[in-house]
Amino acid sequence: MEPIHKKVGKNLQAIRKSRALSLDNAAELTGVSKAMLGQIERGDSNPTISVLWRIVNGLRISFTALIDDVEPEVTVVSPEEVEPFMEEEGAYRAYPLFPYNPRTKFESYLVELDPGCTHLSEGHNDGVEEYIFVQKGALELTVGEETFTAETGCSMHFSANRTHAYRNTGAETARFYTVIFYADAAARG
Amino acid sequence: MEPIHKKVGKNLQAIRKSRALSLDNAAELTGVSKAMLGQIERGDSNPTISVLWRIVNGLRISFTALIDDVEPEVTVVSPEEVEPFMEEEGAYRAYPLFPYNPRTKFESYLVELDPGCTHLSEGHNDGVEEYIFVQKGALELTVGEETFTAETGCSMHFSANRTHAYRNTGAETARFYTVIFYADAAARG
DNA sequence: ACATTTGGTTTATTATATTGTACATAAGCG
DNA sequence: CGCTTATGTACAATATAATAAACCAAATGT
Repeated sequence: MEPIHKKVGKNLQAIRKSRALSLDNAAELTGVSKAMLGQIERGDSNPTISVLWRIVNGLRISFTALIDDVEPEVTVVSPEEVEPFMEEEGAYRAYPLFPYNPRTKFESYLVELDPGCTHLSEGHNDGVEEYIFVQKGALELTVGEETFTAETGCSMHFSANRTHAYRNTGAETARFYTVIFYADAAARG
Repeated sequence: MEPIHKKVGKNLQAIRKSRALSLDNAAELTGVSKAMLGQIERGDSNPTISVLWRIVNGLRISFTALIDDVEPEVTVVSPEEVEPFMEEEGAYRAYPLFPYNPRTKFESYLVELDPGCTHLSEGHNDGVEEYIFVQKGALELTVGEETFTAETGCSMHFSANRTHAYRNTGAETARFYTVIFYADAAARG
């Protein structure tokens, strides 16, 4: 397990070289001395948050680009592989499609809600956002004191830190995809 | 515009207090001295990446929890609001649902592909991942030299840094949601 | 009421982050 | 090939990060 400051150094050097920038160029772009950038890349020094901030802003990268690892692949999930979680006596069925991924920080489900069914969700922690893509049916979303409607083809996005409820207001089973984003591990609980 | 080390300090203090932790407790959890945590929270000192690492690991939070801002709301997007991008002479139609969000780092579309249509996508930059939720139809995905099939109800996830193509192998229009995650701004281009 | 603990801040010390400058080597050009 | 420029590293000086210990006020326990 590599110390974080060495990983940062490697990532920084990889990014700089992928852009064919010299240390001089990078120093100009970032306002961090050439000598310091060299030390960081060699893992010889442990930069402060302010220096890193100047680097990410100067190079226009994200902070995570400096601290993350990598990994690829194609994954296919077919319906038969997935067992739903059921609530509301089976009238609410959530099929997990992709589990939480620390890299992207979200997980996804296909949800089915029978006619007239309401599913209540206690507010998640702060930093949780939900995206809803209504595939079929008529849905009513209540967040706090407010109510929103969405039908086939509609999409919704909201911060999920308050109690919210989904309700099927139509005559047929409603079906929607939900992508849940967690800003951090604490948000996920 | 607040210096990053002061923002980090405020975020750290907010998180610590939300968990009813004293500086002593936090020092134990993180292995960073109580005095240093206090300095960081007051914005009196500029922590190095290694100290931040110990903090995020000790408190089990993400780096972004320390550097990000906040914001809420519910957004509903209905089909009439969305104009599709068209390619392949109209046989490929991409309806943008939610634009790229710097916070979650992804954007989402509803894509329609007419029967027999193939849509080629040049590889995105490294750090781009795609999630596909097939709403309807028979889809064939080719990534590099490999081919994968997915039909109604299937989902797919892959790293999108190589040339990839979608093809509708069925008799009806295929329809799928796609969530595109970008690890950083450079990945997005 | 008094003693002890808790929680955050201050102080003094040591280690190291950060810079400007010098240096050695490689690359580019005529 | 020789000369100039570019590039990354080393060095020395200065500022500051990070700690252990001490301090002080408030909270808690007996």
